[in-house]
Formats: sequence, C-alpha cells, structure tokens
Amino acid sequence: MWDPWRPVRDHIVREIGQRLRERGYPESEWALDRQLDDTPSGVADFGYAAHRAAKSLQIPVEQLASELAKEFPLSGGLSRVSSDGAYVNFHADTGILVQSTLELVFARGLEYGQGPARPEKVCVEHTSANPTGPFHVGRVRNGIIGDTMARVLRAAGYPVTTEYYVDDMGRQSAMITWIWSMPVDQWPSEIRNNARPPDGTSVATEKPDHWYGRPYPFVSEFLKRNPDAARQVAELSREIESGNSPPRHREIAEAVLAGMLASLARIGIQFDDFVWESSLVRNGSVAQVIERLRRAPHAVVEDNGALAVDASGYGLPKETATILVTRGDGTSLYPTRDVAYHLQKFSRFSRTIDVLGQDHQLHARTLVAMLTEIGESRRPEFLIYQDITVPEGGRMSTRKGRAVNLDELLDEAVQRAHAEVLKRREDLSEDQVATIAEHVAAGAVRFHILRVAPDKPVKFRWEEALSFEGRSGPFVQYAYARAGSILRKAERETPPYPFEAGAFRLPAETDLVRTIARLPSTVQYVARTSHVHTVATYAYGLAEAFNRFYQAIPVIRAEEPARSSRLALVAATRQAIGNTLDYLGVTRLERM
RNA sequence: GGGCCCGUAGUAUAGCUUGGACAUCACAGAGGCCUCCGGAGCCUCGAACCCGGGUUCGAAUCCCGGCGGGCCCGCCA
Repeated sequence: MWDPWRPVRDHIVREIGQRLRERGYPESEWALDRQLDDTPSGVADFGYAAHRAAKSLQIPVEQLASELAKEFPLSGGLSRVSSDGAYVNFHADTGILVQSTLELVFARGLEYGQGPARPEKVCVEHTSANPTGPFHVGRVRNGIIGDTMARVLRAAGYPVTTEYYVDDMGRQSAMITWIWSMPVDQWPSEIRNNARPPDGTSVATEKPDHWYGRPYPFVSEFLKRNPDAARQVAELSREIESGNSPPRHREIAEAVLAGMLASLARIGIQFDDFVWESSLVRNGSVAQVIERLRRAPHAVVEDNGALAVDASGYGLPKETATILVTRGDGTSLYPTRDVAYHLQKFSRFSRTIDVLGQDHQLHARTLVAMLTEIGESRRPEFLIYQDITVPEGGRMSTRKGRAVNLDELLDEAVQRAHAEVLKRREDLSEDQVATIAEHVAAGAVRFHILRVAPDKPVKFRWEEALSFEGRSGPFVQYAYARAGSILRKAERETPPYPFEAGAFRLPAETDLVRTIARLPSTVQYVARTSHVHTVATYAYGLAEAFNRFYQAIPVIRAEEPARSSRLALVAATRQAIGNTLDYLGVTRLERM
C-alpha cells in the first residue's frame, strides 16, 4: 500500500459497478474510477454523477442516485453515503483515513509519496542550451520543467537519467571560437566597442560563461554585414565537423558550460550525463544516419548536391515539406545529428523525454518524420513548453536586449531574502543567514517559474519573481520550517509519533490529513501527464492546509492526549511537505 | 499565406487531457485577527470563463467559425 486514498476509491468503484451491472448497465471499473469526481468544496470526498447510467437505464436520475446511496455498504473506509439530487456523495471515514495515512507516512518516511518501482529506464533530456553565454531566465524554464519532471518520475518509481545534449558543432559554436581565437585588441571595432571586457578583469575573475559570452550577441550582427568574416566562420564550422577543431574550441565550450552549470546548480539543477554533439559525428553514427536517409523512400538530392527528404506525406506545413539532411558539401545539419542522438538514446532507454521550447515544435515533427523514413518505430515523448515573455510582449531574448540574466535575478533575490531573514532572526550567524538567503532566493525563483502550466507562457515581472509571499516557494519552505520548529520545541524531533486516530475532529485537522493523503496520487498524475506545475499547486495547497491548522489549533499548549496526536500530525505534515519540496527541487530549510 | 499553442475578476493563475452540483488560489483593494506553538501567517467581503454557433439531460472543459496574443515555416541550431 502506498496511496491512502486508493482503497477507498477502489471500494466505491467496485460497489457502484456491481450495482449498475445488476440493473443492466455495465460500466468498467476503470471508466467509473475516472468518473469519480471531486465535489464542490466541503460536500464530500467523492461524488458520482448518475445521469449517464440513469439515462441508459431509463429511470429518473434522482431515483437511481437515491437507490445507490441507500444500498451502498458502509465498509471499505466509508462513513457515509448520501444522495443529493443526481449525485451520490461518499464521505471517507476520517478515523480510518487518519490511521492509514499517518501509518504510511511514518513507515515510509522519505519514501512517502513514491510509487512502486517500475522497470522502464527513462531519459529526460533538457536544457541542452548552446554553450555560448550565460543563461537568461527564459532559457531556464526548460531546465526547471525538465529537472522537476525527472524528480517526479523518480518518485513515481522509474529509474531516470537526466541528459544535457551539448551542442559544440555548427555555427553558434564556431562563432564564439572564431572571436576568441584572436586577441581582444584585434577584434573588429564594432564588436570590441560593445564587448570589450573592463580593464583588470579576466576569465579568472569573472564567471566563464559571462566572460566568453560577452562578444557573442554582437558577432552574429557583425557577420551579417561582413561576408568575409562569415566565410571564415563557415570554414571554421566545417573544420570543427571534420574533426580538426582549433585547440581553443573545446576548451571554451567546456569553460562556458561549466559557468552555465554553476548557475543551474544554484536552483538545484544537475545532470547525470552529457552527450557532446561532436561525439556523434566522430563515432560515425551521423554518417550512418545520412546513409540510411540516402536510401530512404522519399530521399531527394537537390541541385547543389544537398541531401533532403520529401516529407510532404507527413502532414507538415507545405513550406517545410522538404527536410534538409545535409548541406551541399555533404556536412550534416542539426536535425540529422539529432536523429543519430535519438537512436543512441533509444538503445539505452525504454522511454525518452525531450523537453523543448515551443520554437522547436516543428523540429519535433521533422524528427519524427525522419525516424519514420529510416524505418525506426520508436519515438521520443515531447514535453513542450511556452516561452517566458516580457511585459512589453514577446519572449525573452538576449539579441533583442530584453532578457533577464539568471545570475542577476538570483543575486537580487538573495539580497532581498537576506534582508528578510535579518528582519526576523537575530540568533543566526552571518554564514547561516547567507545560506538561508541563497536557498530562499532559489526557491522563490524556481517555484515562480514552475507554478505555471507548461503550455502557458510565463509573464516575467521582477516583483512577482522576487515575491516571498502568498503562492510562492518561500511560503512552502516556511511551513516546513514552522512544523520543524514545533517539533523541536516539544522535544519530539524523532519518531515514534503515537497518535489516536479518533483524536482529529476539527475540519482544519481532517482537511490537512486528506491533503497529505493526496501526495502519492499527485506524483502518479504528474508522471502520467507531465503537468509538472501540479506539484507546485499541490505544495502550496499542503502548506496552506498546514497554516490553517496551525492558526486554528494549539499543539504544544494542548492537553494530552490530543497533544501527542497533534504532534504526530505535525510530524507527518513536515514529512509530506519536505518530500514535496524534494520533488520541486526547492531546499528544505529547518530554520529561515 | 500555412502550421502549432494560448485567451478565466484590476493583475496573475488553477480547473480543460477524463463534460457534471455554488469555477481554485494569490497579488492589489475594503474590513478584521495581533497578551497566541515562528505574522514569509489566518479570517471576512467585492470582482472573471474572448465572441458566435454546434454536440449534449448538462460545456470553462469537446467540435466548427471568428477575433486577439505568442512561436515556427530549406543549406542556423
């Protein structure tokens, strides 16, 4: 048993199914389970709308609902079944739910929330930003969604590997190598004037992604107006693909990547593996893909020798019905290399998930078309999210000068968090305050971006991203710290937590138990639907339920035996919030 | 021009995949709690499903058409 609500739902579904079958209306338990609704607040725990069955059986719906309610056996964790018009309402037996939920939380501890182990190895590839400069906030939405998805899938029972696909090939990468292959003094004046590092600074004194990324936005503009330089970059790009990369190429890519990863680590994002795009070219797998595509059913050779695939049969938009596989000179293009990467992922994992921005929507479809063309039947799952937009409209973009840098946002958040901590805690050392501020800041930023559904844009506003109130990461962290504080004060920081299941009668208590009990099914829901923001919604709801309980009901000051039971509830809440924070990638803070 | 996604109170969001009973929550606004375990809190009030059709006993949810916004559309990735 890992989900306290499961036995109750199963019982309801079984019994309704049986009664409907007796009346001549067969409905699968699976379908009934889906029809079991939440009810309007406070009405019941589950509701069943009898319209459909009543219509099919040709009896008045109120009559059916009323009969079902009367006949329903009050076992299986239910305390009351009633009908209200066309609805049958089910109330869980609070004592039984308390017993099973708290027992489960204490028995499983850190594992409460997790589902049974599953065999399928899953790869979550996310972020995979070109190592050309520091992250702006728009780009990290990918990482936050991907990292949270990976955490939730692990909790759901899958062995998960996170991967960063490092693009060290192609034009972007060649551009940064090109500019840094000459001394700053020799940079074209247009670039030098915009991007010259301040005197006295060096890659030793500045984060490498910021340092090396400095000229990048200006190089691309420069190349548009300087064909000679553009040719040099193109030549460099060919050399890189052929394996003759200049010595600085890999060195710069690694340095920039290290800087970028350091920023991600601040918000709890780390990777299990890195796959360098160039390795796929060097080990011949890209060449193999090109060969397979050359023999593909719809391969075509363009006038200048470029290989393409006629994908008009794949339902792609008319203008993109031709997918280019190689350039005229035979070198590969990004979609082709991505096919090689996916074949490699398919060989290592049974599920692969790609987290992609909406600008890659079409790429995802061409990738699938190319896989079909080479006779590959396996597919990646795409988790597509919308951009982070700026108040003026449009998405965040470094090129358009309307991007907020991640490090800058975090630094500002840390400053504010620091001030907040100092305001309310005088007993902490400067080190402790600094550590807390860093984690509060990270929690605020990560939660702010995560809480919006992936298919909706996030509108970025400084004040909201930096808010520690209301529906925020620090709100959840605070509830966790508070729960810990109560246990410390009661000198009951460790189990066992004896409790009396019948001790909880007030709504603030029973609502809290009901919310704690929903954690395992929430994990499964997110693993199934990829609606990662639901973890944030749940976390907030749980913290809110705890705050209400905290406000309404004394714990330490209560008389025994209520006191012990309430302490047990606080301990269970702390465990549930803490585990949820882990899934969110937000730090558990014992004090803040 | 074509394709994909989005449109919920002043602002910002949940619910939409699986149609169901008074549409969630925050910020801002009005009022209250404040001798009380941590006020980053709690309670109360006002305020919303883009428009038009369709399907259905029933539509924020599904379908069609508008309108508005975002993104993408061949030798970049």
